[in-house]
Amino acid sequence: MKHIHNMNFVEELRWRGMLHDIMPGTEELLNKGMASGYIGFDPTADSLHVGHLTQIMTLIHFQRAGHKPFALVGGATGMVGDPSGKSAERNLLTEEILQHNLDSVKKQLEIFLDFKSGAENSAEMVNNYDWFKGFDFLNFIRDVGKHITVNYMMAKDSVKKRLEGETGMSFTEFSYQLVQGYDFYYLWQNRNCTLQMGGSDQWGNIVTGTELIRRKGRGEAFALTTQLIKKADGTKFGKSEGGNIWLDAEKTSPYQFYQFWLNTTDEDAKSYIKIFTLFDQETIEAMIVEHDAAPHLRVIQKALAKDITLRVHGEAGFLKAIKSTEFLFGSTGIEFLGELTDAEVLAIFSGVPNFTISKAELEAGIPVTDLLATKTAIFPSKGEAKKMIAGGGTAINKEKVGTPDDVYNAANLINNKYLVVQKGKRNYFLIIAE
RNA sequence: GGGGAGAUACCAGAGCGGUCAAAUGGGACGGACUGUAAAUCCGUUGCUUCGGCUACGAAGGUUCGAAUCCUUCUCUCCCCA
Repeated sequence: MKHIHNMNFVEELRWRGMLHDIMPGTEELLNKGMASGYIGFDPTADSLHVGHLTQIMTLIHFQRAGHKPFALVGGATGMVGDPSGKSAERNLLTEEILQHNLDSVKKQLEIFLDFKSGAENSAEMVNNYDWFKGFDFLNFIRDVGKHITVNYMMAKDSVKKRLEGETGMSFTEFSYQLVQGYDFYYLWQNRNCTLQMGGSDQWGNIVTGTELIRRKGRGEAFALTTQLIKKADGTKFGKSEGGNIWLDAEKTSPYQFYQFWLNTTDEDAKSYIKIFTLFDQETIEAMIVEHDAAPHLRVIQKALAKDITLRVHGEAGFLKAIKSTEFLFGSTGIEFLGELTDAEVLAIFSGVPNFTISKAELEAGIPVTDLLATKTAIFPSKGEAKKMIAGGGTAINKEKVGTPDDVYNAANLINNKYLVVQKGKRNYFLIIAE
């Protein structure tokens, strides 16, 4: 089986602005031919979120460059808790939750990488619990702990910060880097895996691995980290009003997912299109020129949102997202809903949070604040609803709600069934009266 | 073990007997402008049946009245040993 060796992995990351740090010798290793590398994913939740996409894209590039990617799901490391970037001790997950998370994460990774083609460089999934479950404590500290000094471990940023901070750090978390380091050692020894990649916050952990390989295995292994994605204004990437943007359609609907990317600022979009899509350099440069000429068309945002939504949610998910977007933000008037069948309406609003209320109650008339805060959970409290209405931030059926005392009744229903609520400009809700 | 300082809304941080649902800044949310952008400006930021109600680490107490004073407890930080 030949590998598609038409591109240089490191160069690829470099021009895309993804590369953060790379150990000397790594490029030479990769240029010699097919190499194996891995990235670890922590099963802290039962879905990956957009923050994980950088790592996923890194593995995709790695595979496209003809190398063999391993995705390690941390069944064992997940039980310990990575202190990197954490200011306080992490809560440990129970084994059942962990197992559930692992299964979910595995399924999602299969969307992105080629695991089954049978090619020499097809991806593989490994779970470090497999090699840790039979490894008892005494043997671990004898065989692994012996090779790394505490001085070395304490010098790591992730450890140093916690030692200086107020909360302290348990022995469990302190051991984390050694556990992760052993993963690398194990994969190096058993799967000929010579490169570990990860976010820039993982550098310390990765290097503990290469160190362990050097000392215990008298071998050589390499490290490469990618930029932590931040927004241009310095705030955290991957959160929206509601919280994390998940890859799981149950947690973040394809519509919401698409909207997240579509709402990217110009500045961020230009860097994200390089990181989160596979368009080549020429295509992206052309897009940027086009965008700068007519920024209001948001060419980049649209391409970005489409590409990622397609990859994550497939054609069907993308079409749904587009349909909803066009209806909600396009020029179509709200009356258009009246021309649709129930099934069509539900399809358009499938990604929009919806609530059901009793039609009988509505016929008697319901004050807006009750409608939005009590009968539905669009607002957390009536006071909140009142304020928002007074501030002019609420609309029903695309008409601003005048005062908090307004009363809505069955006559306001569209199709004798629906109310379309907007909180702010961008947040839509559907109320169904039954 | 001894001595000192502190705990206030999402965070930081003022207030030190009534005028405190609590200054100010940040964050968050909303409005205007625009392009579902950025920047800027403006507004909101405990709940309410709009009478009130619950809130300033916890529990008691003093007082007509407490975030503010007293007692005990819990926790945090600093200094000395």
